[in-house]
Amino acid sequence: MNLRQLAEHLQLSQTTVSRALNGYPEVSEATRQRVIRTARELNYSPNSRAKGLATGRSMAIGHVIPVSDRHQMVNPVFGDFISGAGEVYAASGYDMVMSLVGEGGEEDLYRSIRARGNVDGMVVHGPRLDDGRISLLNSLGLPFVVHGRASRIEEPYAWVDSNSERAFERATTHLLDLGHRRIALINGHEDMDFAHRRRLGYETALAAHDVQPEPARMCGGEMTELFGHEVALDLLHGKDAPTAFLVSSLIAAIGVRRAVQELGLIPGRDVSIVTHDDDLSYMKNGADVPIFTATRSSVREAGRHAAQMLLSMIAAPQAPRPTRLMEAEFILGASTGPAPV
Amino acid sequence: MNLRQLAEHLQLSQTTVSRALNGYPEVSEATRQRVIRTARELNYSPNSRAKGLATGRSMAIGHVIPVSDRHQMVNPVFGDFISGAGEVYAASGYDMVMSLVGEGGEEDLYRSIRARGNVDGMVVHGPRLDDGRISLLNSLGLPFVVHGRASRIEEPYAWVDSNSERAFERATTHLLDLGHRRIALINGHEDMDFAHRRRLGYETALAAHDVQPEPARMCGGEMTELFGHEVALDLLHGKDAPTAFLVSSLIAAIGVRRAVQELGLIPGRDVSIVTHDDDLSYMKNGADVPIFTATRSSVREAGRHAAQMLLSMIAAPQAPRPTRLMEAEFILGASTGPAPV
DNA sequence: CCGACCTCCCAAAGCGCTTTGACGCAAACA
DNA sequence: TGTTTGCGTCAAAGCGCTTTGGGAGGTCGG
Repeated sequence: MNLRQLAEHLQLSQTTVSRALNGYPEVSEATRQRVIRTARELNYSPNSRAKGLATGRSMAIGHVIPVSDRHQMVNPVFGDFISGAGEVYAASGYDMVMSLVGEGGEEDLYRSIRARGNVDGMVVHGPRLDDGRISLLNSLGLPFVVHGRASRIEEPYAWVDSNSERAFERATTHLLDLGHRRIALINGHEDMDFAHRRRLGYETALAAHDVQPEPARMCGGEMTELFGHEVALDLLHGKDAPTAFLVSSLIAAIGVRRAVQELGLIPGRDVSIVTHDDDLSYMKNGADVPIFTATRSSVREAGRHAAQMLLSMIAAPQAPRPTRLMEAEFILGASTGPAPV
Repeated sequence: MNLRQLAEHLQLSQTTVSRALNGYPEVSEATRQRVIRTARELNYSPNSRAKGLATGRSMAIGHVIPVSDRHQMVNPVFGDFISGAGEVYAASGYDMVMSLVGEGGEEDLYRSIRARGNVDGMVVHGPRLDDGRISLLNSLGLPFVVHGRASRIEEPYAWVDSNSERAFERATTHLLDLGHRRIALINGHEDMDFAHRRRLGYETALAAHDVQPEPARMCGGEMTELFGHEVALDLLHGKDAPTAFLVSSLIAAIGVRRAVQELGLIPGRDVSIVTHDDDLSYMKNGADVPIFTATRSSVREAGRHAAQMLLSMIAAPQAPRPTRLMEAEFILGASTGPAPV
């Protein structure tokens, strides 16, 4: 069933049918209703390729997901992010198109997406400190929103981020106030911008308490349960073992907890753990009583914001690039306590 | 840069350029090379909407993701599944388009996707026991592959699934062999087909050992950490507390472990835990020594298979519907031991 | 030397939609 | 009665590509 057939069926021209369905004023209300009703009955939806070709818009948003070659892994926050974004897209009639790309292939992929014209805008995931994608995308002239920021990029771009620096400064201060001095930082890869910012927040808080940051107690890696476990075990076995851990993801924090428990220690008493919590739907940080003391910022919410910003940029391309900084909540849970004496 | 401009630039007709780029034999090798080189230099990629309109194919695969209204959650295995599938799509030049849909809206969404024609095939996620989507999609005549199966559906359809029944039968048998008789089953929602099959496997093994299945020890729900924790705590507090847990997801199993430990019990000694393990990239079941005794089946692998099957169906629409049953490995880990006496 | 046959290329139609410019017709006005 | 106005509708062009049905020019065999 296409427009021509529908028009024939209705004894109208294609123009009129098209106008009726798209809400143009040149068609009488009676005709419009008749058209809409018949279209629904015959289960007509305009072919989106043809529509896109005619309008020059594709009604789709692209998400490029970097897949690390090392671990072949998709960031676990990703599902929640797109669930937030997808909600907004669905409400506005946009599709979401996803491309995976290994390290290195990104530049070509962006160019090709741009040239093929199959999206009206993009969301950039996992920005690094000095991320070349931003100026590339700016030069391509395709609207985009970055989930996160790239610290060393000066040119304007739209982003949604949570205030990592502030969150980790507060979390560290909390541990310092509890008397902890040997605080380990288990962070994402240091070239990821969020990890960099979190470390800055951590160091700021240490400096404010005249505590010297100790490189041996700071590490970065893929935020898996295994990584948290392995690193925590190493540190706890070493000399001057930390009395507290600051962890960048709930999943890694679970690994840390496992390590702590394996050594017969009790989290919140012998060793304190604070984690960042992305508020993932399948991995909530407890119900009424939080499991971990945490800095919480919903990644689903970030997805919603990113999508809304992108759609508004598409609607008004000349407007200045929107940005949005989300503050994380600080949640007191059962995994922290005074430093053991 | 479009085809016409490229052709003008090359002093050739659009036809020749198109043929050169698409590998048709009617064009000399010299011309072809010249065209390809120039196209690359000028960064030309054919507009995919126009190409799709002309060829009648969209070079995209649709994934419809059901979002439960209750928990607003996207299944955590999803990221790994699409990472496997996306790999295959990328290698074949397909895009992946994703739509979220709340409960109830599915039928309309499928019809609309079909009518708009913006995908060449679909992957169906999260099949239920008697899933109406299958006959709907069959009637729509759009190639599709189901990730999982629908037990009560007789008509033919393509699917990829892991052998849940067999896996859970083996897992239960293992626990029975260790002397456990009060084995709790913490499963997905009972209307999900995989949960149903897993229960059957569990019951089969119990029956073979003349153990009466106890409804109070079987429950279904969203496979979150919290759910595992809550249910396990309840059961352990009740009378005739189970000595072993069989859990449908590693994430829920982590909740079970937390509950066990909260009560001062030791997993693998006081209480045994076996879990199904989807081999998620960010949540591996230990490195050399598995954390949990588990039935393991890679969901990323399933994604790869599903994508390959779908592409082959698109290439040869008349061929019979392929199916693929993956056997789960049984992994012996540290979370199981003889039943306490 | 001529017709047959390749080789290499082209013009134009068509995919299904939107959108421009125009036109028929009734009502309103002079 | 003739002219204007505005409403409702239409025919046709165009979006960027593929593909059909040739056609010019060179090569080859007889």
